[in-house]
Amino acid sequence: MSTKTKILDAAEVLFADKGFNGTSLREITSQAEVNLAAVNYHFGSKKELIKAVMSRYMNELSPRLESALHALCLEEVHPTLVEVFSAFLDPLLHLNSFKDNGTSTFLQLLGRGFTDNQGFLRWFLTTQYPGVFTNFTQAVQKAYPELSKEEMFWRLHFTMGTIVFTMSSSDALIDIAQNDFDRQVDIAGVIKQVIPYVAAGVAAPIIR
Amino acid sequence: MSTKTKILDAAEVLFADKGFNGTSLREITSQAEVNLAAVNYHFGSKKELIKAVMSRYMNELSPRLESALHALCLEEVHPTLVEVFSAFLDPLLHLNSFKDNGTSTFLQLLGRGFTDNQGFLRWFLTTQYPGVFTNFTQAVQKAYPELSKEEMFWRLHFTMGTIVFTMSSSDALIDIAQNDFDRQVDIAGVIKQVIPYVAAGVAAPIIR
DNA sequence: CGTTATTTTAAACAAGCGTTTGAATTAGGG
DNA sequence: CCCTAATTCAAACGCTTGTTTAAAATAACG
Repeated sequence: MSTKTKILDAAEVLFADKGFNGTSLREITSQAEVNLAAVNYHFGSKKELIKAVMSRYMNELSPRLESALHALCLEEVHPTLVEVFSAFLDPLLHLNSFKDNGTSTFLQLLGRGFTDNQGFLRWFLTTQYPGVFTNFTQAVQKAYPELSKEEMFWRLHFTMGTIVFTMSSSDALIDIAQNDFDRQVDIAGVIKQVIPYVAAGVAAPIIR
Repeated sequence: MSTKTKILDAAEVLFADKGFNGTSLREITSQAEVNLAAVNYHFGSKKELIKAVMSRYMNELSPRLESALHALCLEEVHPTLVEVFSAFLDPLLHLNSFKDNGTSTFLQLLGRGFTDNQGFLRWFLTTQYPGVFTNFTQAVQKAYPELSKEEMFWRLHFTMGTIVFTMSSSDALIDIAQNDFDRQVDIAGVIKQVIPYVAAGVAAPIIR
């Protein structure tokens, strides 16, 4: 395995677990069993490494996500919100065949990215992968046309918060759930729990 | 004003803005115009300072919140979920008379606390202020008795994610909203937008 | 006032950080 | 094989971090 890949593999796990600020290059390189200087040699800087970690996932996810949302809009004039959010399920779970625990890791990284580093990753994602956002808002627009642009803006951010926050601490939450309720839970189960929640949230009656 | 208060006032703003890990003691003490060593002298360590910042807010909030939820359960046998979440509004907004931008600052701190520091603040809050959680889950239980404990567990965490994530980046979101929609928005407006969302989310039909 | 306790101060500490350097090693193409 | 380019490596760089020290200044009190 190439040095670059070894670094990316080690970095994504540590980033997901302890955040970008909370993970040092020395932790990453010793976990990856490569020299400390390798990060700056292959990626230039820690910030570029963070982008590379996210890009590897986004390049895998975004085409599948865009085509899933696109297909839904073609085959149904009025998709339900549950259908819209369910369109995320397969592309997200595909990350598990792309990498072990890929879905969970990616969603945790996403959560970190929106809170660490005063949100530079939010900028990176919205500018580098705008297609995901536009396809998504279009699908929601078709599912719930009465929603104004402003209300949709807020509800989509609420939804992102729900997903991202839950997933960034999903390991701890799954542990608690397994102990308290004596039930086997995995990341797919959490996603299936969250879909009706966010669908109902976005579909909430408008109070004016 | 006492040195302790000057430190707390400076720390909470910086913590809310840049996170706990992202704020150094030197930033805090120079903002507060006190000596660097004052933090360790008055609080013992940075971690204890973080706890003190949170406690100052929690001690102001939690009795009002608990009594508001308690009162709601007394006066109504079957409160609606909107009523339950609306019970948070007054106690939260009261923080604005406690301190300038108190509501926004506190909610941002809460958001930071659940993602920074591998969630030690989650432990601190749940162990030091358990009454808030039990009162809240009891109120939700009365509003939606069909919900199993496990489903409630997840939906409450989804809700916390929605609130906490939104508020931790509320400044950025409010800026975007003001530019894109040419509307005056403040923290109370965001809270009023989020209440129907989370109420509908928690009330979502159960899929089994 | 004088003495004791409390608080403030400047300076230094050890440790960790991201990054850079230049030499050593490995790989590739003529 | 040889020369060149690419990669790895140990070491150090300069800087920031939280914390500690011991002296100086201030406050409290009999």
